[in-house]
Amino acid sequence: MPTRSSVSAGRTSTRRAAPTVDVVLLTPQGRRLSVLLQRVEGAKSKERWALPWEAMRGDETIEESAARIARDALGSAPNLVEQVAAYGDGRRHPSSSPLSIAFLALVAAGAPAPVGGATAWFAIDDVPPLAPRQKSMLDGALHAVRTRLEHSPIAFRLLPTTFTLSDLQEIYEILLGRRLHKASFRRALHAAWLVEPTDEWRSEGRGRPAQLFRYSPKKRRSSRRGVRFEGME
Amino acid sequence: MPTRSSVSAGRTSTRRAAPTVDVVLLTPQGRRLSVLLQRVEGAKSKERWALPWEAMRGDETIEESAARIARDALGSAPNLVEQVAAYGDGRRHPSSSPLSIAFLALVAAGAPAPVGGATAWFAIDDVPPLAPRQKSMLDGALHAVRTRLEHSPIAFRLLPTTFTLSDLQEIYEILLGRRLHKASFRRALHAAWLVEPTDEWRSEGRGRPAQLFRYSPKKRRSSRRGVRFEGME
DNA sequence: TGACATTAGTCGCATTTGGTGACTTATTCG
DNA sequence: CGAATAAGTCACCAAATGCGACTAATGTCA
Repeated sequence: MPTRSSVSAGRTSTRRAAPTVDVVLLTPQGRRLSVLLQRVEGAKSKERWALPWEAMRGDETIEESAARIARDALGSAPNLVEQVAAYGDGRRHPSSSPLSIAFLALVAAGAPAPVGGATAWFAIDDVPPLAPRQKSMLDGALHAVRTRLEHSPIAFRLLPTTFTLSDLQEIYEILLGRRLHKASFRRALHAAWLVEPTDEWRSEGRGRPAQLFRYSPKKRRSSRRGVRFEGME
Repeated sequence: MPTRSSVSAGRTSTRRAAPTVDVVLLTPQGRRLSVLLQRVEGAKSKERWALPWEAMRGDETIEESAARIARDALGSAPNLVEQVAAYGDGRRHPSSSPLSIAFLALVAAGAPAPVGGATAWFAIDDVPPLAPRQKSMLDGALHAVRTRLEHSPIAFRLLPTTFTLSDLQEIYEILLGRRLHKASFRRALHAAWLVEPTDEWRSEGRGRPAQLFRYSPKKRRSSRRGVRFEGME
């Protein structure tokens, strides 16, 4: 059997397009999530919109590329950038590259309006047709947000350093795409020791003023659970 | 601002090594998980072992590449192959490529002994030093197994079509790396309607014979839960 | 044969977690 | 003042979970 080095030395000279880095930029708009798309000019294809993407470069890590692509498309830096996955099935992509790495970027509400007519926000359940590979990336990014929300404090990245619990709950509702019960949300939140009250209160006009909190995760509660079998088909 | 096509048309002629596809092959051995490594010959570097990998090809999807690389390293097809993530930070890799896609492959217990001296199984908490990027991939693959176990029936892929509930629990314990309580495990399993009893029983020598079950997921129980805040730092 | 070891499988209870409606509190508006 | 509005809390019930102890069926060995 060949040794490792002979098996994998393959630096074949196949000239192929470099992988692309594609970014799914998401922001809360109204009470829904929206995704940033760019208009594709030129080609006669039916798809007129695409996720921001760019061919991979040699002088950056892919995370740096993703952050830069997001910043360029948006005009300012997003609040969070995380990898979703690599997409290298045969599906079609605006590029000729066989491989794309999808990133997820979250932007706080009230993001600056997209620059010019080449860029626009689309509500998540009303996106125009995309190249199949980019459609997969969008679906994957949404799925990633919703599952990571449970184990990672990404929701807090969409809020200022101090915020009300209603603000926080609203972010969760938008990211999850469903309503949550107020009392249950707060009970779980306090049990997790993730937030700490400040001595400030915010009055939004009508209604009782809300106390401001800050993200301040305490201690570690490694809960050593049993197994769960959820939604397996 | 430049339009989409002018922004991303970049098909720069930078000649760079193709991305690699790396496979983390895992199998239950004894009561632990082991990972398959290949001996690296030649170079004077201190790392003598590596995950199986190969440069990406133009004639396959990355999933196909991963399955083939796993099959070549193992001598037979693994029971499951799934993507973990792309690794494109600057860390060192046996190749000169800046980008690697990591895959996870699971192999049923009793896998054929690795072929020759170039390949060996290592208990996962006793792996030799690896290139930093491959070490990250191994960690990522283990984390992926443990989190996907909850939402995906990957454990069943490591068992024959009929199996005892003790067999199944043992697989879960090995993959999770911790013991589970028998009664709780069975209660949760039955509540999820994932298995169906057959009319066969297996006697392992001593002890009461065990009923054989088959994987047969029924219905869907979309449980509409609230939020959970788990293990956020 | 009968005590014992071994493994499978179940039960019941205490505790925790989670869903939910209704309640109290504090504020603005008219 | 009273209605409207939003924040924050409570109490109750249901479901899920942890866990020890029990029963059941088999082989082993004196």
